[in-house]
This record gives sequence, structure tokens and C-alpha cells, in this order.
Amino acid sequence: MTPDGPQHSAVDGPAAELIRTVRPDRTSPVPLYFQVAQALESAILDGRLRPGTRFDNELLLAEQLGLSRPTMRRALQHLVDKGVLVRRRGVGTHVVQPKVRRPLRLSSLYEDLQAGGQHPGTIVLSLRTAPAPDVVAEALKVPADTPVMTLVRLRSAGGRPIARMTNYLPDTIPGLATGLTAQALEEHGLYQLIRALGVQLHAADQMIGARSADAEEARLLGEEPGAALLTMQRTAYDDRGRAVEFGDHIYAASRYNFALSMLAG
Amino acid sequence: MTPDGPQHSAVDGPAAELIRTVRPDRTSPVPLYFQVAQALESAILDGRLRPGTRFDNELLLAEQLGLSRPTMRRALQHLVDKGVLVRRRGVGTHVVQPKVRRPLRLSSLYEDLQAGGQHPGTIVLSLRTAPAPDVVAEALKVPADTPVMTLVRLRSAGGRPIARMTNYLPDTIPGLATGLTAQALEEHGLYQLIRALGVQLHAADQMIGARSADAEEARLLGEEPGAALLTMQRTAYDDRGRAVEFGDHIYAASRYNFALSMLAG
DNA sequence: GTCAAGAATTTGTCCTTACATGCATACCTG
DNA sequence: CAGGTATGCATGTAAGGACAAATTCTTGAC
Repeated sequence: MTPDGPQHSAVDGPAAELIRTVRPDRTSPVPLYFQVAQALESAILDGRLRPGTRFDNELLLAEQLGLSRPTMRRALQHLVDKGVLVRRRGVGTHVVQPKVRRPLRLSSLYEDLQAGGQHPGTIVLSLRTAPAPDVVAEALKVPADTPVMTLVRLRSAGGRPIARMTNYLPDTIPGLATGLTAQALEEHGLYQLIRALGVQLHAADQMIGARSADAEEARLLGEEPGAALLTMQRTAYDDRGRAVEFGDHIYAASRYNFALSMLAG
Repeated sequence: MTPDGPQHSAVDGPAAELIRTVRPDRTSPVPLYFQVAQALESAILDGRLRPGTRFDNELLLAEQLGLSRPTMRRALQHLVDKGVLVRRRGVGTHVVQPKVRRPLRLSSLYEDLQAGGQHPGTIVLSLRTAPAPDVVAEALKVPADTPVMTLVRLRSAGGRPIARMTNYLPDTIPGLATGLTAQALEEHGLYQLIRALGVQLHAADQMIGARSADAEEARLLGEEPGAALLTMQRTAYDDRGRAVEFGDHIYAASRYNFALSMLAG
């Protein structure tokens, strides 16, 4: 029984060393548990803590960082919820393998394109107030034919069209339907602008399907008529359950996919 | 200042009454915070606690249920994470509106069909071990041409075909590639069987796209050649980051959509 | 009458302590 | 040598106390 020997199949020396370098700042307004969680997460993400590495137990970790166990636990739990760590009673805390960890959200078109090094472009085709079609009125839970802000954008990447996005915004939220300009929309994402108006997005329901393009859609997206399109309808809600936005989008399937990662549950 | 008057726009009388009926059982092996969370969630889901209802503050709640504040907090936090409650400092805890809360996961085909009252059917078209194609080998992270269990199923609902699902299972996990029989697969979902073999699913990466059906696919799914298909590729991982399964599926877009809900993040 | 400062309320963070439970190993026994 | 048992270890659950920060309501001043 060597005093410093590895247990199971993990290396614990480097982990312990690295963890001691974390220095929580008690004068900072950002919570201690979050500081620690972020420090550990970035160490894992950039490879300083390798997959399979076993952590010291919670009490040791807490002691080494000068924290209480509940605070240390909270930091670890945060990373477990994110899918970066796995803990098992009687066993310990381990870093999970690299391919498993990824954000648990539908990738946004805009961010996807940016990450891919493509230049996302936006052209506002239409921005006006019009009576809500039945489907839209139902999704937004407003009476039929209520006037709603109607927005149509053509989004492209690398000079080629990718998607036609149609959004409907009720004016139940003050300043939402107004205060959106074509220029702002061509420079920022819609959700970015909505958040900037002080609306707290909380949840969204989405439907993803497929169908064939009609003549006009094909022309707009630079596809053959009858080509396969990805379709997505999304309703977004705020804290109070009010529908904030309904979107009805089509994507050129030959040039776009939805990528999403999820944790078991 | 009436001693029992409503605050803000919420009704707190009924909420307080109902909450007092929760009786945590300390002899039960299920954690107290979880008992409380479940009791509250079911009360919300079946309408006994209506959307917008405001809860008493944490100390009062804890006292009324005979719990400590940390335990009560944990129960509430659990429901916040689920999207059922919203809390704001200085304001209080409120039940969110009904349409906002739904599970945060990609709906499984099987469950979707069951919920819709349709009779899901499964026919195993092929079940054999074969060398992994390049794409599959890469996804499962095994050397090219490694033998993998290859499974093709035709799934249907209401007597009509819905999807052709092709799955590849490596034998890196003991007993996984073996131990699957055609009969078992026609009666249970694949994931159900995998879990039954003791494999802990942890995360999955998915890609959703669309394309046109070729002649054989159209025939199999009862569609016209060239009809739009939804496509989905999924790689599932276990705790340790090992790829457990790779699936390559096509769906008749005229009869199937993916529905998914998510919380903001 | 309106606006600003202060008080009350409520959740957020953090600490200390204690005991329970599941898992893995080593040990002892048959 | 095999198999059940005992022991230690690491996480899981729970309590109780203290202070900080954000929001709302009230009160007071101009």
C-alpha cells in the first residue's frame, strides 16, 4: 500500500496538483462554487485534466481549496449536471471521456455558421404588421387575425442561401413588436435582440420535419423544385409562460443539418 | 394590511393549504427533498396548484413540512431545474404557466406512437454481424471493418410503415452485441434492452437532416420515389465515454416529425 | 403630487456538523 | 481455493445558523 499510489485505473497525482492551483476569490461577486466549477471545466476542456482522471474525495478537495464541503459539492454537482463529471458513491468522481460532453441544446443556426468559419449573412425580406394566420394565432395564444409583427429573413453562409426564416411576434410583451428594425436584424440574431429588450426566454417547443420544396422556395434557396427541405416550427416562451415568438422556418437540407447533444434522462 | 391578504398578483391561500397536506415520510428510503418535489410537481401537473400561484417563502414552507431550509430549498431547486417553478430573489417562488413545462428530451419514436394511441409495430429485417462501414467505424471509434452487430428494423404505426432504423452495436461492451434476439427486438425498444443488459446510457450526439427517398426506400416506406425523408444519425455513449450504439435512421416525413422541448440555456 | 431614500421581504451563498448508504476491497472461514 | 463477510471509503442526505444581495413596498422630502 504505497501512500501515493494510483487507485483503480486513474492517475490522481496530476489532478491533485492542478486542483491546488485553483484559487477562489472571495472578494469577487461570482459565487465560489461557480468559480471552482468553471476552473475545473476549463481544465478538463483544454486537456489539463484528462478523461478518466479521478478526483480526490470531496473533503480533501474542499480542504485544499479552503472551502466547505457543501460548496465543493455544489461545484462538482454543477459539472455532473453538465455531463463533464461522473460520480458514484463509494467509488469517486471521474472526468468523463471527451466525446460525451457537449452542450445540451439545439444549435442555433447563427452560432453554428460562425463556429464553422462561414460568414453568416442575413437579408430581411419583409418586416411588417399583419393579421396572424390561424396556425400562428393558435401557437401564440392570441385571437385569430390579431395583428402580429411578421418577419421574413433569408439567411446564407459562404454566399449561398441556407434558410428562409419566418417569425411572428405578438405585442403582448411591451416594446417587442416595435423596436425591431431591419438593420438591427441584419446584424444580430433575433433572440439576441429579444433578450436585449429585457425579455427572459425560458423554454421552447419545437417540431422538426421535412417536405419537398415548391417552385418559389426552390428558387429562393437555390435548389431544384422538389428538393428535400428541413422544416422547423418553434414557439418560445418567457418566465411567465407567455408566448414570445413563433417561428416557421425552412432549410436547404443539402447544406444544413441540426446537430444536438443530450444527456440521458 | 390584512393578515391574510394576497400579495402581488398571486393567490397564496390555496397554495399554503395544499402544501401543508404534504407529509414527508422519514422512514422511506426515497429522499425527503424528492418526496416533496414529487408531491408539489404532481399537484402542479394536475392543476391543484395553478399557474402563477405564489409559494410561501422557504422558511415558512420548511417549517410547515417539518424540514430544514436546505432540504426545502433542494426540493424547490429540483422543480426549478425541471422548468416547473421560477424563483427570483426578493420576489418569491411561482408556478410557471402550463405550456412551458415539458420534458427536455428528444421524444423516442416508440413512446411517441404509444402516447398517440397508435399501435407501434416492429419488424426485424436483418440481424447479423458484419464489418463496420467507415462512417460507422468512425462513429463507434473502432478500427475500420471491425465486425459489429448490424440491425435493421422497419417500424410502423397504425399498419403503415414509419421508419427504417439501422443500428450498429460494437462488442466492446460485454454481452451487448450478443444477447439481442429478433424476438426481443420486436417486443421491446432497443434502448430498453440495452439498459436491461446493465449498460448505463449517459449521453448522445444526434444529427437531423433531410433528403429524397430512392426507389427502394420509397417502396419500403410506402412513399413515392423522391419523397422527402427525415434522417437521423445518433451515437450513444455510456458513463465512461464508450460508444455504445450508432444508429442511422430514415423516417417518412409525411407521417412523422421530431418534437422536442428545451429550457433556455 | 412626484420622486428618492430606506425598510421589509425573499432568495442566494456559505459554513459546520452529523449520519446514512452503496461500492470495492481484503479478509477470514469453510 | 472459493465464497460469503467485514471493513473502509466516497458520496448522498439532512440540519441549523449566518450573512449578502436583489426586489418591492413604504415612507418621507421637496
